[in-house]
Amino acid sequence: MALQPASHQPASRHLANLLPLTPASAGDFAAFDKVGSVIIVKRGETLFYEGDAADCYFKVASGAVRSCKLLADGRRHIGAFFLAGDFIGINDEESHLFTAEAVSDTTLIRYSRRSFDNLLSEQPALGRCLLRMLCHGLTAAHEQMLLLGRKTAQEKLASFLLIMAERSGGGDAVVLPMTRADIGDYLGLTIETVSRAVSHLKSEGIIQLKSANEVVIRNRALLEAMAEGV
Amino acid sequence: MALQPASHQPASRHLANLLPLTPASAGDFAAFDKVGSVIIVKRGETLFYEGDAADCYFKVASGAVRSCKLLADGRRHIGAFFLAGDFIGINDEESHLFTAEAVSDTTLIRYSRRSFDNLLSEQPALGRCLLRMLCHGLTAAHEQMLLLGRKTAQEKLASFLLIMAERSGGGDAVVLPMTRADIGDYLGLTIETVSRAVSHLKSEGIIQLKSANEVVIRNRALLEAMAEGV
DNA sequence: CGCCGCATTGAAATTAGTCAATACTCGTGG
DNA sequence: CCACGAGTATTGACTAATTTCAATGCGGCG
Repeated sequence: MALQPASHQPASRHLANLLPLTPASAGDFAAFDKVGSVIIVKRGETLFYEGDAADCYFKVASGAVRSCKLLADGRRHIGAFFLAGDFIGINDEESHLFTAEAVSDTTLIRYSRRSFDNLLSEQPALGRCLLRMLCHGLTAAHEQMLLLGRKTAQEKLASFLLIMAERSGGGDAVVLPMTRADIGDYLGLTIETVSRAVSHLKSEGIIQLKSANEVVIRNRALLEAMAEGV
Repeated sequence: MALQPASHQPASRHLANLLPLTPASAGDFAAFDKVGSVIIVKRGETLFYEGDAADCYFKVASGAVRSCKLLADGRRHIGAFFLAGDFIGINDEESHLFTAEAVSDTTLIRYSRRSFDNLLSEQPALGRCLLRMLCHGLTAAHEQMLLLGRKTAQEKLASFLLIMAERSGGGDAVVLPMTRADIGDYLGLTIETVSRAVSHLKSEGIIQLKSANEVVIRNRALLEAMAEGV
């Protein structure tokens, strides 16, 4: 699907890990904003539940949202964190495939599925943009599977910090809006293991903690090497 | 994207786990067959490497293909097994995102990316079909992330057997064309752990082994319960 | 028959998880 | 302004699951 010349790929693999659906460029989906309405969800509140009728899609304006899936006995997995600009819930199914909850107070734009689909059929370019977004999501999902299946706790955390750094502008200062529990459920670890991995990176001087959820990357090269399993 | 009335969802979650891209119905992509050429790859041979220019897409006619990613020190992860009817390598990127190798002797249809794209722009319906396929792949990837991040070895194997049973017709007899090493790398386990999980299911009478890679499901209800973490 | 690749099984080592105690942060109310 | 409390994070000690290492078994093929 070389629908358009693909945007140049990120240099190192983990940087591709933008799990949620992000338009390639900011303006790509501007047309959608006209058919959406603004909603606000407070920290911890649920946007929709797994299995709910998927009659709306959402785009994050500010804040953060997590997608959750549960096993029968309550074990939780977070499939993605959605940050400003990310689309949530876009799929071909009748019902939502995960529960979406606000990580922090969040503002979203809600689109009715009907108007979304209408717009899509009117403007073929949007369909191609959507295809690109889905491809990107699939690529990121494969990267995340490698992480979950084969990386150690240290490597998982290193990868996570680099992903978050990349998604929040690419600088060395990273704000983590989610708790350690959220990070654990995203990486397939427990709270304690996440905390120990953070402490370890800190003691090695690879990162610095401004506070529990403000991290500064001090040695990016080493962090990247760790993330790749070197 | 309710592009078309979505096909009814599978009753239980793991059945949705058709990781590779499969057309919703057999005829959906028949148009593509006219622009493809047949190629044969022997067991163990490589179809393409991660990073290769993605100028071709493939569809499996018979046999099986695995997608692999490697970490720096050689740890391997298999992202998907592609069986008859599955499309391989479709993405928006310039280069392939994984290495594709034949699990067994395999016949494929190769499409040049150019003719694939041409066909796509000529027939909008194919684009919608492709969207559905990608959504399906994304759904399956999320399910696999839950498996990799939160399921035990037993639960992983139970899920895997049910996925394979579903993909090979839905009956209780399942042929596994891949080795234990492949299964391990797909589930984020070692060969030995896979083997022990198989032995355990066998000793419980939940499955029966005709040979090392021919399994018969004897107690599907229990296997499904295990897969869901009950 | 004997070799080779793959699978199984056992025992030891390691990683991450569990349980438990303590510390930090931030907001509220005295 | 400080004390208190709830929620979150850190740290330690112990446990359990999985991996690693090692040996044996099985099946097909020259």
